[in-house]
Amino acid sequence: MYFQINKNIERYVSFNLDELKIFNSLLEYSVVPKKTILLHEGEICKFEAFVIKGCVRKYYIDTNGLEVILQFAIENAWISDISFSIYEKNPSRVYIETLEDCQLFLFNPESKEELFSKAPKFERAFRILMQRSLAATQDRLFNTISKTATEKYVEFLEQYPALPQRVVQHYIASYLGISPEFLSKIRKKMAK
Amino acid sequence: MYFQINKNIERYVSFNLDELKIFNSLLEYSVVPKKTILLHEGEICKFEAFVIKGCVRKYYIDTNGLEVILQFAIENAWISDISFSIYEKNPSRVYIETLEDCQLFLFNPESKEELFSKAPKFERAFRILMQRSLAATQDRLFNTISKTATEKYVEFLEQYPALPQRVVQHYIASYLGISPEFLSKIRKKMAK
DNA sequence: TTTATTTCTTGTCCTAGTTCAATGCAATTG
DNA sequence: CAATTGCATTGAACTAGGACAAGAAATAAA
Repeated sequence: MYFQINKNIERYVSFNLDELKIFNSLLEYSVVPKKTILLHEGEICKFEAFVIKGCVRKYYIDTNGLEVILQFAIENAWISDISFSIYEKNPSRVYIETLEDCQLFLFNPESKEELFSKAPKFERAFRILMQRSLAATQDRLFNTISKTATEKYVEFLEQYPALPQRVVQHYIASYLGISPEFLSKIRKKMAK
Repeated sequence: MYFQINKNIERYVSFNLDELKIFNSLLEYSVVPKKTILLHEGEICKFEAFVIKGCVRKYYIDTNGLEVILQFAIENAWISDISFSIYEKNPSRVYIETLEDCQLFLFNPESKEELFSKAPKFERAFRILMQRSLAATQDRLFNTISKTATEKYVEFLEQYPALPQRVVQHYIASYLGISPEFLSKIRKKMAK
């Protein structure tokens, strides 16, 4: 049960069995049906979620009432609104919602503090996780500014080859920052 | 000399005098003339820079050879390509360049490790700094996707009211992800 | 299996923003 | 101070992508 998350956390820092045991004891296992909103706009995000099985999206609603998807998280990915919420205690501007029935590990700030005090090496692992998420966001900004809609879609397919079979198409358009109609037209053109 | 950086690092975590002394002893003070490239694409970024005085930009060159500015840093801001370079030892895709004569503190990864081992509380402060930079990047992504060019420019003016007097206008266009001509037209319309 | 609901596609028209000159202006440089 | 270079402005023509509407397909519900 803990195999996936331990493998994930050990990607950049190694831990011994005792350390992993502490880590695992602080995780909350949770089964969540699809279309459950884990975080509403205006709430304070009190968790970081690791996806064991399923698919989750993070999105905000823009000034025109349009949903914009910031992140998809599938198996072995972390998702949270850490940047705004956790340490600064600001209400979040985003929603986090399951798209499929999910098995998750939830990790809350108190547990995180406890982990860091009992096994400080985890500070480093979580700092690296955050750096990776910063890198991913910067990369996405890069693409959003510099690439055409078609290029963005092609890159998306490379990065998430399994997602088109798992989520509806207009969510992908929303992630890419283009209209669903235009994505449809891109696909038509690419099919040739 | 250390007043500004100490005030900055204490924004979210407080330190005693001994801790600050250790921190300050590990910083490298550096005076850099304008138009100096501190980091080239392809290099590994071996510093985090804190701006005491001056103005710095971080940018990449897109596939059409066009410069896109990711960040401006003025007094009391940090700038680095931490996300890609420092811990993962990947070559950077960005350039970091001074736009004015600058006074900087440079902080390198070895010093950072030393700091963390001598005064572990700094781990937390730097984790929060990184979260803030993640939040800022996410915010920028948000704006880039959801706002019109005019809205982006107005927000930019609110966030960096002093910058238009300090950097050439097409750099601002490059930051906003629009063409310099269009920014000029926006300004004309706004002047009315 | 029939109905209802959601999603995807396609076409037409429209607009925000780009590209490409051309011109004037400010700022360096010799 | 003249000359060169870089920068901002303006206009005209163009294009990527959006908005709207209507139909077709697929999914879910009953």
